[in-house]
Amino acid sequence: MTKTPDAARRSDRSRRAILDAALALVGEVGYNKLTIEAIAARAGVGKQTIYRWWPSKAAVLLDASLALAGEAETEGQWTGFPDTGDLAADLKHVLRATVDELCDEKYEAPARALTAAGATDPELGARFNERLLEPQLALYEARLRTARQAGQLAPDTDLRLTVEMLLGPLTYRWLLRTQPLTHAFADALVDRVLGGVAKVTVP
Amino acid sequence: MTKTPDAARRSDRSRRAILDAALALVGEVGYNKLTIEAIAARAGVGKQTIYRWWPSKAAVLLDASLALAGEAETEGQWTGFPDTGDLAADLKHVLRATVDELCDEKYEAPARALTAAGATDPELGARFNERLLEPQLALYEARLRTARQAGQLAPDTDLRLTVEMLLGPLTYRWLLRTQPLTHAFADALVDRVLGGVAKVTVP
Amino acid sequence: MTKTPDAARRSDRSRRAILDAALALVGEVGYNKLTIEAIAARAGVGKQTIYRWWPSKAAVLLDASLALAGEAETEGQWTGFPDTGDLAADLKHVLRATVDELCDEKYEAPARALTAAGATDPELGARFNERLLEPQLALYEARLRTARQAGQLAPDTDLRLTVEMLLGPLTYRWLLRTQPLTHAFADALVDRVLGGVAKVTVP
Amino acid sequence: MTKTPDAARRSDRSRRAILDAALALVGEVGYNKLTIEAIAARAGVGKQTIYRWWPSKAAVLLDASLALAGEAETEGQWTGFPDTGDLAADLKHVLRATVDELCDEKYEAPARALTAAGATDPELGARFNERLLEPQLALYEARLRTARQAGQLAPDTDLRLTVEMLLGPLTYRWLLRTQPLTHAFADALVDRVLGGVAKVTVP
DNA sequence: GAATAAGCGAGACGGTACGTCCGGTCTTCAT
DNA sequence: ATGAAGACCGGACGTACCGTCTCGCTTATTC
Repeated sequence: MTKTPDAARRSDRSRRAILDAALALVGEVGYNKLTIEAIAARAGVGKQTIYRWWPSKAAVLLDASLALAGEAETEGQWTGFPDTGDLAADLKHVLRATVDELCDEKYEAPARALTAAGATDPELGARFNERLLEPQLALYEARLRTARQAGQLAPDTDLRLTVEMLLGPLTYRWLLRTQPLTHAFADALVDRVLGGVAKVTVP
Repeated sequence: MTKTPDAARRSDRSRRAILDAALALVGEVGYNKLTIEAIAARAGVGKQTIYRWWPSKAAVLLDASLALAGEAETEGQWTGFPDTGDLAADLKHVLRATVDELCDEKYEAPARALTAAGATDPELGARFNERLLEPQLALYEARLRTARQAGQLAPDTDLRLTVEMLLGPLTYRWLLRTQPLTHAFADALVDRVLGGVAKVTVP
Repeated sequence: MTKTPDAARRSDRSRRAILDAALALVGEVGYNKLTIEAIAARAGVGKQTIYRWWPSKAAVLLDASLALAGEAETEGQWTGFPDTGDLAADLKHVLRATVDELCDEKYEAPARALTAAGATDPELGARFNERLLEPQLALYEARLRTARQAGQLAPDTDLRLTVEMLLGPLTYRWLLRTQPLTHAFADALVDRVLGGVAKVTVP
Repeated sequence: MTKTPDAARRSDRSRRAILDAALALVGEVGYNKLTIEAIAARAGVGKQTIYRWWPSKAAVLLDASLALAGEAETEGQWTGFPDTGDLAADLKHVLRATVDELCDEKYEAPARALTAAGATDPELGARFNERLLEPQLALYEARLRTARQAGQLAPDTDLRLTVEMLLGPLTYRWLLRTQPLTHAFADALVDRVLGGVAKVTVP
């Protein structure tokens, strides 16, 4: 039987302090040099208080990122995917915003850290997908579904594939730093995804 | 002045043993539990011999992967990008091969490890790009250039963008494990990249 | 400000295990081949637990010797310097016992190690003197003072010099191994110290 | 079969450089932090050149001290034990000189180092005695023998014991630093050794 | 006089131990 | 009776040296 601490008695003050410290430290020293001890010290918390509630530093960071995402939403930065009827414009709008976010130093370090950690640790990756990634993908998919219903996309369009054609190249550039990540890139990407690159349409 | 060891007197036997041990161990225990000490022990080598020639375990793994890639080439698995004249077929062929490689357990662990480490460590990432990624991308770009010259692509096609539209989604699925990575996915991806997803062509 | 660990929370079990292991190992492998790692391993203790409480292996050995001396006393081997009224006999008794102790393999290795280390490291030497040597010398001095008060020694006798005339040659033979260390030597030494060696008394 | 290098081909320049470097370094960093590598570097010599001719750093230091003692002699500091007919005066003269030498920082570090190392390592100790200590003791013994023949000492005087009664306390103070080492101490020691400390002569 | 072999400076190598840092567990004390 | 504080065992870190082992390069005989 695993000890399951009583969540009701949990100190919210400590919880917040830990998440804040984790975010701050991952930005300062990077994921690899991020240590539980440093988080505990910065948060003014005993190590055990971290180990009691999280299994690893990655898990702490995941929760911290969720909290960060929650805050961003609460601040009303965007309450859903835009739908002006113009699919290309809407996608460009969102992809530009994503570019901005990925380049915002506040988000960059934890996002890179989590993505990298998830790539290596399947279990963490699964939770990362479930909690952070999929909700985002679902928004794209919903918008595309509307477009498909509106006849802007072929009826047999693979929505999932389309979403990944948009986010894949973006993530690729961001993660691997092969080229600078710009609004122009986001625009061109949307255009080529919707229109294709071939001169003669492939069936 | 930094101590620069004399590369002429380097033991090639040790170098190989270290790279082999690193590849074997990263497959067995994963990147996070991979230790320099274990590599040294497995290779029958003093730790200092590793530290003398590489700055980090990531760097060892990069060299190991380069050696692995070198071997693969020498074994004549493919001496260049196919060019049958049928662009879609050629791309599908290569992307299917890439899918197979990414799923081959021999390559998977070090590839994930390097990609993740490079995402977090900019300097390592730069070398990873330069030595492993860019040469691969260049092959795609060359094939696409041929196609563009043959009139199969618009004259103003952004070749780089196109390459990333092919490899981005593939890498995305592989790294984040959002969906299974299959030949069918590779085929559909090539079709949609070339043809676009929109019903009506965007200008 | 140096980190001062909380002595109140110190594990006495670990402390004892470390001292025991140090004594055992110094006897087995000698001082030069004695390592902190081996002590930690033998004691079933983390290395940090040694480094937390002692600055060097010599300091560990000093504490171990103090503990050993404490045990010897507790076992009632001698609760003070004998005083039968016969100074020469008393000194011979104690010096013979000292000879026996210096030749007892249980004490020899740590005693040699500490003496040698103290000779080289002034700070350690000072603590060695203060904690182990001086208390012993004080006993001799007290007995000699009694003798002086009883008129067996000249009123202006330098007690300290006398003590060192007794222990100096003994220690010299023991440490430098110039000659075998025997009871006969101890007896002759006492006689010559008390009586002098010259045929005609020097004023 | 052990490799016996050809002594005829030995480089005297290297030999001297090594001994000088050893003496200099033992004074600077102490015996424990003295390393073969540092000696080699300081002497501008390959490590193998040291290992070829000496089995350990202690052996190097022993040779270095012998060379130092040889130089001192050559410089004519004393070509034998004085014999003015006044035994006490002669002994005081030599013991005072010994005190001065033991306090001379040029000799102190290597002398302490060798004595301490010899105390711990019996084989080294034996060679230390044979090559450095015994020749010195023999000089004392010779002078005392002359005195005994002259009737200044009892015919049955144990010369060896007497020598050790002189050098033992001196060495004791020097090595253990129990008290300052002064000319006055040397004088008092000679007086008490010759005359004894007891008020009434012990037979 | 050339050939050959030794000592030599240099330093890479397989190792061992160093002293430090941190992971994860367990205990103590204060609130 | 929770949580901060931190001691504990363990294990990897990156460094310093150990003693051995090639390397070329002087020297210095020996044929």
